Amino acid sequence: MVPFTARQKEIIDAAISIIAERGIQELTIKNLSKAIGISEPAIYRHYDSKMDILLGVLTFFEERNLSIFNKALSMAGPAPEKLEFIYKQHFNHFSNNPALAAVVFSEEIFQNDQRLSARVAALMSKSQNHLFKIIEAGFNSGELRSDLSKEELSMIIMGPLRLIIIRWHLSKYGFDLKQQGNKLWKALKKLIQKAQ
Amino acid sequence: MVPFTARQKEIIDAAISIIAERGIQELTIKNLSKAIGISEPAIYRHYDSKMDILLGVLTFFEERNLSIFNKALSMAGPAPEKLEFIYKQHFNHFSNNPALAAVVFSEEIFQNDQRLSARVAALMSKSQNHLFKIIEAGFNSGELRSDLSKEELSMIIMGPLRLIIIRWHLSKYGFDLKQQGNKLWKALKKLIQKAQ
Amino acid sequence: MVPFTARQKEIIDAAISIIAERGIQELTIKNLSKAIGISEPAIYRHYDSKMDILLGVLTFFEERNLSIFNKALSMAGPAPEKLEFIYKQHFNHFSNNPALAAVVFSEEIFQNDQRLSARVAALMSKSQNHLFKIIEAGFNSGELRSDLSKEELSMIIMGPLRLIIIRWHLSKYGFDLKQQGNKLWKALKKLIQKAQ
Amino acid sequence: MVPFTARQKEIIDAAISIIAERGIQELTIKNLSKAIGISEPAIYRHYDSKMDILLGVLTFFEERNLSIFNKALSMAGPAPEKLEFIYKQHFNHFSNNPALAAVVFSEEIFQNDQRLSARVAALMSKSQNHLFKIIEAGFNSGELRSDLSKEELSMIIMGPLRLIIIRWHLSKYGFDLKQQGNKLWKALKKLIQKAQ
DNA sequence: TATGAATGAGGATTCATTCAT
DNA sequence: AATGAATGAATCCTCATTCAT
Repeated sequence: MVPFTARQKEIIDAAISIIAERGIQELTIKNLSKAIGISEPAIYRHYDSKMDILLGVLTFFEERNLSIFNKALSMAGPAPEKLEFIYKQHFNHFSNNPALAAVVFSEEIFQNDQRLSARVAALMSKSQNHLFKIIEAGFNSGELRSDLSKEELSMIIMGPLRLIIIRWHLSKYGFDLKQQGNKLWKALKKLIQKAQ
Repeated sequence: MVPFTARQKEIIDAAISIIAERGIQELTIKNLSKAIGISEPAIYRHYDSKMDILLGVLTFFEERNLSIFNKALSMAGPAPEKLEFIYKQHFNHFSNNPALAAVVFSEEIFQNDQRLSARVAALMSKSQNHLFKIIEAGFNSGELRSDLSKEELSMIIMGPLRLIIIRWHLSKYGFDLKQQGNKLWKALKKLIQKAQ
Repeated sequence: MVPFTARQKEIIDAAISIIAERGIQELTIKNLSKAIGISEPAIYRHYDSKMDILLGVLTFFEERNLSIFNKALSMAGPAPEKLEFIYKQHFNHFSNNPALAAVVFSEEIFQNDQRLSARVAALMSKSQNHLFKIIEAGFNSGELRSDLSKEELSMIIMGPLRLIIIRWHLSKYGFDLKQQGNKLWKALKKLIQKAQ
Repeated sequence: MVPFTARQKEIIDAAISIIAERGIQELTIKNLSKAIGISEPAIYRHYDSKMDILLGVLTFFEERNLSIFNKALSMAGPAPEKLEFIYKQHFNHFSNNPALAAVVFSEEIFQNDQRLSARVAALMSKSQNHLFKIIEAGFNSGELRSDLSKEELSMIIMGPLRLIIIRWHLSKYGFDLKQQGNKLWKALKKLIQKAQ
C-alpha cells in the first residue's frame, strides 16, 4: 500500500470535488489541472493516466468506507450501537464533506471500466461482510430480530442509509442530514431490534 | 406532452440501451447513429441536440416510474399489497430489462445539467408523494406500524428496493432478482406491518 | 482491393510529399490537413487512423513497384532488356517524382510497426521473386552469366540501383539521374552478360 | 575533436540501441534516461539538446565507418583483398551488433535536419573517396576490370553490400549474414576482377 | 552531478454540430 | 428524410526543455 504523495492527495481531492460538484463528465485533465493550479502535463508527473487517478479516487473511498466498518466491528457494546455508529459516521462524514455525497454511492460512475467496477463490487461485498458479522453478533446476543436473514437485514439497514444521503444531495443539502439521519436511524432501530 | 415519433422512440430506445450497456460516456451521437443504422446528421432531424435526447430518456423513465406508482395507488386492497405490487413491478421490470438496472437509479447520470437534475429531483419527490399516500392509507387502516413517520417508512421501503437492484447489477445479474427480491419484500413486510 | 476515393488519394499523395520533403517525423495529422487545406478532424472521415494512412502509402508503393516488375516480366525479349527496362522505369519514375526517392527505399520508415514492416518485407520478397524469374530465363537463354546464383545476381542488380537513387537524393538531385543511371546500367550489363 | 566523457559515451550507446531496436521515433529523452537509469534533466548535464545527441550518434557511425575504410586503404596487398576486407568487416560488425543493421544505412533517419543530413552526405562521399583510391589502385595493378569507371564500380561494390544487410535485417536476421555475405562477395569478385 | 516538479507546444483522436446536396 | 463532408473545441497524453534545489 503505497502512500499518496502530497500532490497525489491534492489531485485526488480535486478530482473528488469536480466529480461531486460537476459530475464525472467534467472530470478532465484540463479541469483537474486548472483546479489545482498547475499545467496539464504536470498531472502526469504524479499519475500515469486518468484511469490511475480514478483508481486513486476509489482507493480513497475504499479506505474511508472500510475504516468506518472496521471501527464499528471492533467496538465493544451491543450490535445496535455499532449500527448506530455506522449511521452516525456516515452522516458526520457527509455533513463535513457534502460534495462526497454526490460520489460515494455512485457505483455508476465507475461502471465504465472493468478494473473500476470490479473494485466497486469488491468494496461493496467487503463492507457487507463486516455488516454480516455485526448482525450475526446481534442475532446471538438477542439484540436483533432473528426472523430475518442477515442478507435481508443488511439490505434493510444500508438501503435507507444510502437513500437518505442521495436525497440530501438531490435536495442540494436542503435539510439537516445529521438530524434527519438520526431520526431515520431511530425509526429503523425500532424495526430491527428484538422486541423485549 | 408531444408524443414521440417512431424515429424519436427508436432513438430514445437506442440511447437507453447504450447508457445501460456501456455507460453514459459511451452515449455519443456517433454511437447512437451507428446503433440505429442511420447517419449522424440524421439524428438531428429528430432531435435538436443531444440534450433533447437526454431529456427524452428522462421522460421515458418518468413515465415508467410514475405508471408503477399510479397503478399501485389506484389499486384496491390493503397498503402492504400495494407496496408488494411496487416491489414486484420493479423486479419484473428489471428482470425483463436487466440493462436498465444500470441506469434507472442513476440520478448521477443526469446530474451534469440543471434542467436534467431538476427533473430527476421532481420525479423522485413525485413518486415519494405517491408512496406517502399509500403509507398514510396504511396508517389509517391500521395495516402499517404507525410509530414511524411516513418519511421514515418511505425511505425504509424504497432504500432496500434500490439497493438490491444495484447489487444485482453489480453482481452482473448473478442471482435471481425476482426470488431474492421477494424474500426481501417478505422480510420488510414483517417489519413494517402492524403486529396483530 | 478497395479503390481509393479521390480524397483518400489526395491524402496519400500529401503524406508522401511530406515524408519525402520533410521526413516521417513531420508527417502529422496537422501537417497533412494543412497541406490538403482541410481541418484535422476531416482527415478522419477518410482514414480511421494515422496508421491506416501509412498503410495506404505502403499500398501505393507496392502497386508502383509491382507494376514495374510485372511489366518487365511480361515483356518479350531477352533478359538484359527486361533488366534495363526495370532500371529505366525506376529512373524515369524518380526523375518525375524526385520526392519519392526519399521514401521508396526507406524500409526504415516503416520499421516502427509490425504491420508495416511485415508488408515491406513481403513486398521486397515479391519483387525479388519476379527478378528471380527474369534471371532464370536469362540463365536458360544463355544471356546471363550462370556462374552466379540468382540470389547473388539479384543483389548485384538491385543493390546498385537502390544506391544510386539514394545518392541522388542525398546530393539533393545534384546530378542527372537518368543519364548517370544509364551509365551505371551499361556498366552493370557488361558484368552480368555472358561473354560471347 | 573533443573526446566523449564516459557518461556521454553511455548516452550515445543507449541512443543507438534505442534507434536500432525500436526506431528513431522511440528515441526520446524519457526513453533515453530510462535506459541509462538517470533522470531526464540529467541528460542535459551532458548534452545541450537532443540534436547534440543525434550529432554524437552520427559521429560514432562516422568513426566506425571511416575506420573500416582507413584500415582497408592502409592494408598491403591487392585491391580485391582490400575490398574483401571491407565486406568482411561489415559482416563481422553487424553479426556482432545485429541491431545496428537497422540503423547504419539509415540515411533517412538523419534527413530531418540540415546539420545532420549534410554530415551524412559528407560521410558517404568520404567513404566513397577511400573506395575510389582502392579501386584506382586496382586499375593500375590490373587486378580490377578497367572497362568500368570507378564511380560505377564503387556503386556496384557498395550497393549489394548495403542491400544484403538490409535484407538480413528485414528477414529478422533469418540467415547467416557472414556466410551469405561471403558468397555474395565471391560472386561479386568474379565480376569485377580482371579476367586473367 | 543529479533530480523532482513543472511547462508550452504539440501529438492523435473524438465530440456535438452544421451545411450543401 | 437522409447523407457525405466538414469543423471548432475539446479529449488524453507526450515532447523537449527549464528551474530550483
